Amino acid sequence: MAKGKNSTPPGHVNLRMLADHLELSQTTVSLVLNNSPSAKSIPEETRKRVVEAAQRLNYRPNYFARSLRQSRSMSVGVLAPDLSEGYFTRVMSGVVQELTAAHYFFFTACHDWNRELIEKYPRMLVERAVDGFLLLNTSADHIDVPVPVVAISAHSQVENVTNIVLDHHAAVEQALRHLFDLGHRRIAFMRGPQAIPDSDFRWDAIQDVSIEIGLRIDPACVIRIDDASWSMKTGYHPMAPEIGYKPMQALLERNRDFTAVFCFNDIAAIGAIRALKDAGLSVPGDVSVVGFDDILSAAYATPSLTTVRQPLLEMGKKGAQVLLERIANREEAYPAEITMAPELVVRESTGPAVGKS
Amino acid sequence: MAKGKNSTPPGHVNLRMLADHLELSQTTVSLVLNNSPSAKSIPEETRKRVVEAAQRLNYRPNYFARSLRQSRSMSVGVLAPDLSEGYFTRVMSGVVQELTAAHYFFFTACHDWNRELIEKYPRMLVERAVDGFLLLNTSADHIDVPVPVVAISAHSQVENVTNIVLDHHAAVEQALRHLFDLGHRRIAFMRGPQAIPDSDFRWDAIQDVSIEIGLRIDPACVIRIDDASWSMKTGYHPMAPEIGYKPMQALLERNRDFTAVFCFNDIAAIGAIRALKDAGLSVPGDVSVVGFDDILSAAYATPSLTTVRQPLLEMGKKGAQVLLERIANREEAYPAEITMAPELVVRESTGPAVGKS
DNA sequence: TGCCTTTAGTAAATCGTGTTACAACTCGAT
DNA sequence: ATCGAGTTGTAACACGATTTACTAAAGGCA
Repeated sequence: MAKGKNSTPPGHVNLRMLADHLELSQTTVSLVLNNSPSAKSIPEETRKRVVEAAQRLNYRPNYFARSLRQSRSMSVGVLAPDLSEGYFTRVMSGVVQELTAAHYFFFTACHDWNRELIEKYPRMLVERAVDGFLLLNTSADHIDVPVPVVAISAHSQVENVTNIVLDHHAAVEQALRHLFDLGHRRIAFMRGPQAIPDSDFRWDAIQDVSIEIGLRIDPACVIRIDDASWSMKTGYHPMAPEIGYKPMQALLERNRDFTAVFCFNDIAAIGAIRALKDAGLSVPGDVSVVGFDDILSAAYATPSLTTVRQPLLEMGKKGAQVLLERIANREEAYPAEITMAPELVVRESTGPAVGKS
Repeated sequence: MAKGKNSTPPGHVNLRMLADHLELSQTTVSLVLNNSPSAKSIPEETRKRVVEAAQRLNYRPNYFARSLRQSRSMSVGVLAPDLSEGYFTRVMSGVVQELTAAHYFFFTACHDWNRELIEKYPRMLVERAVDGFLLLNTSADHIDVPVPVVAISAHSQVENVTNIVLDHHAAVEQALRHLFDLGHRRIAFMRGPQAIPDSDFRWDAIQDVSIEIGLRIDPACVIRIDDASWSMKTGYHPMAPEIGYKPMQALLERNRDFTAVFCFNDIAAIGAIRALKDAGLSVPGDVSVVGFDDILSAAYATPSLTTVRQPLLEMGKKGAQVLLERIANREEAYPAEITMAPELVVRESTGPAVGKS
């Protein structure tokens, strides 16, 4: 009970104190606690003593010292455009589950589509020695880091990047065939903002599928969500249904000759429905509306939303799994792309096409 | 151009290399780069040489070495129940703005109301030497850490904690007076789940204000959102309007003698509206509905939602500001509570009370 | 006994930075 | 010539864990 020179300060006990206390060297203690292979010669007896003392004195290895030595941090960086509600939250729920199980923490950084930030944040996080990156809805094209990268919902064919993508062809096919079967021939499209990697990719799928099922796309029925309305810089917010309200309003002013509209996501669809109602049209009586994502509110909107479900939670889980795997064995081959399956959820916002010739 | 023993490996240049290159000691370089007070004797000439070389060789001090030495990390921990969409996202938008401006990053941890995790995560993050904690919707009662703590929307009177709270009395007063003025006398209440700190606090305010304005609360008209339906453990999700749908359904089964309902938040209100409609009641024709928070979808719901706006973004900003301030001057006095002002937003979901006696 | 292997450990270097204590050198004043 | 006071720096240690290289003793075997 004599207080030595290094009597435990209430807060913290380090390796040296623990070793002194045990009357062993730091080396031995460290080897035992880390289950190092070179510790095989240490007898069970001693081993037990060490582990018990560490437990009893509540020894916690210093995170920085350890990371400095091993140059790995047990944390990853997550880079997303924003903390938008529909997408980010769902994907991250999956990510969190996997990372937590593996004792990993994560830093979040939001670039808000600012090119400068997209390049700066990864650099800053590399300085903090994150072991890998998870990109959400963000192209890896301009990101150059010395650690594994997994991009969810992006499509850059770049060295070092694994993409987790939805099977857009299947997704679009399900949605359009559903509308087609209901008799819809004049379908409007609300494309996603340019900044989002999925936007063009999905549009390509729409064009392909239209040809396959014999549907003509009228350019006068195609509108696009503005990049600006998606960004927080302008005071807007990607979660505000306003992103869908305004484009629909604009479309209605110049053209009402359509019986259905396929929206880029559920939020936009909710805004579009509101615009249709404000213009005196009923959903699905006059116009059917299909969304994308199947966010949690989709089932509770009025009318409830027919939509293509993205398995966002699973995409997050898968992304995190692949990243952790790649971190664990840095040298091994890794997949360049992993495809996930969509699923059409039919609810109240779609119905038979009205017969206006 | 001769490659010395320590020729720059493409990745990284450290202090020793930089010093060698400059033919100065590490000490000198370090002192200059950190603007240390003891460097006042170093001539401008040398100083400039050092700074320029650091710039040119792209010298980045090693984060771990620096943190090990100074034992601070330039990062904070954020502890929240979940990544729920309405609340978390809005508050964090504000938090991110402030932290980023101060060159701080943050770890996020989700406890999902699990008591064990609520105590474990802070410990783990303290090991990672976070400089402070931000609690969202989480009581600080069982959290004991050696760094500053700021709790947003919590009310624990604990040493070391600053609470950022809404003025609930004012919030409730605005909402109830609005209903009262519309002629409502029989008002139902949907209380928040027990786990959330604000729930009881707001309920107290409701009782106080009711007495003040002469409103009688009928216990038969009071329902409560279930803790379980709020938690992700059960497969539910705090963002699903289901949290409000079910309680309202339950209430309607036993009692329809009310003309308005005041819901714990907007999500629940949207679910409640759906339940009312499914039961054949119109909103606001038969029943008026008031929400809380003013999330982004509130304006686009059908009918759009009358609600009490919480300045969530500002609460996040304020919380982060206070935390950073407290981190910067650890010894100084700090406020125990900071109150923010709510604002009633009147939209379509409330109207005059129907005259059923 | 002499040689080799196994057992049970230890001393010291390393990671990269920050900081304290001190050394050499110049210059002017006494 | 010598004392003191700046000026311009440096050597060496601290932070705390990991890891390499090494030692000292015990046991096995010819």
